[in-house]
Amino acid sequence: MGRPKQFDPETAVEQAMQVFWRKGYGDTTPQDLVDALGMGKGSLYHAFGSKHGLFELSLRHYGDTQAKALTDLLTEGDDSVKERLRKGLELLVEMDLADPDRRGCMAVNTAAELAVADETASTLVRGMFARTEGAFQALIEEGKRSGEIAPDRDAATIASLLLNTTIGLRVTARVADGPDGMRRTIRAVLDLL
Amino acid sequence: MGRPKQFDPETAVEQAMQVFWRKGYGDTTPQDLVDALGMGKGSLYHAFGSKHGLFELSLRHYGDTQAKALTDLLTEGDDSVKERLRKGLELLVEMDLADPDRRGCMAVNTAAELAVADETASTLVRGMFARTEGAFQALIEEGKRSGEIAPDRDAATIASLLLNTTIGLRVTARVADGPDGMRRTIRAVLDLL
DNA sequence: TCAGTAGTTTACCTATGGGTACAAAAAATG
DNA sequence: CATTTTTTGTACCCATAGGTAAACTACTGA
Repeated sequence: MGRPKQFDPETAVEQAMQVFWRKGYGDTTPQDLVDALGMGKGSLYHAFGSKHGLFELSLRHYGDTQAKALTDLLTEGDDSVKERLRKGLELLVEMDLADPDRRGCMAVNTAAELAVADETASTLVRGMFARTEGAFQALIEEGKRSGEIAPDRDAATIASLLLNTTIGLRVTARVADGPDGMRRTIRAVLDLL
Repeated sequence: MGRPKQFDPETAVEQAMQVFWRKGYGDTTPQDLVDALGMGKGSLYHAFGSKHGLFELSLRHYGDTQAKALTDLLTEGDDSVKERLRKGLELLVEMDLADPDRRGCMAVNTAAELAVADETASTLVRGMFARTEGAFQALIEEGKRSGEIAPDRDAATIASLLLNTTIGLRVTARVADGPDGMRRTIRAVLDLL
């Protein structure tokens, strides 16, 4: 009933996510969103309520797509655990550095930009971090089962190290002037497993 | 000659730094600065030229004070190298979590907020990261000399791991709901040395 | 003491941020 | 069709961002 929307809500959120990812929350203006989504401002506010509401949807969407991409990357393929880990981290770094906008990770950027000032955003970010950490932990456990990783290592501890490493790499990707430092970081952490 | 300033420029920059650190660049308004520095807006712009100019001074000041504090922490005391490292990282986490504003690290936050969009800021951040990495490297080398760390380990590689770990911790400190995860991260990285 | 110099105050300015209000338009229902 | 429901476009709104202009004030050296 009623007039049907002229835009696809999922597409719109995806487009909004791209803008927020590139510019951050504070630096994104209603005009930026209007331009990116190709709809009138009235329409936009009617559909999404507020800039913050749309940001929240965008951040959720980011978690559902990008964060998932990492966990998929770690899970699929028949390489060994360490090899998947190495490939996953290196691909991440390559992608981050190849991006001309150097957007890094939207969850990390959101943590740095909003944090305490935006409890909703923080909660979403914590959730994404936890999910990634869980994926790392599962991977380490798989490595222990396959005998690739010593059985006395604590998977949760290693997972927190890997999550932290990833976060660090994605911040670094925003300002690094080359891949060398980050490659060394990856090597360092993998050597220690 | 001319009328003497009614404010101490260093104090003013310190106060501006506090504001930028807490709120980030984009979310800091001229009014915030006027309130914090206790001077008129005209005066402020006369003295510092622009918001961005004052930010640059603030970021430099941050590097000269806070970043230095970390390297001092790692250098002083007669604990063993690993012990200084452990104490240093744990103190960092404690301080970050004890801060009600959860400001984390201004350099890290700046990387996440501005990055490519602000070449000046990025350069300053890179410099601070490099300085911290250098301090870690010196520490590792000291550990190798004292026999505490195996001589076949590459100090630069370990230093990049430690820098990256620190960056990750300081992002996490912005959103973490407790110290547990971060403590595990520290344990994980130290166990591996 | 008075010219020159630098800092301060107050007033002002334009553009934009982040919306809201309202009417017109386009469907679904009966 | 007429009605109802939803979407859309246009117009409008106020506060603030980020700064500038001009007058005023306090010092210095000659």
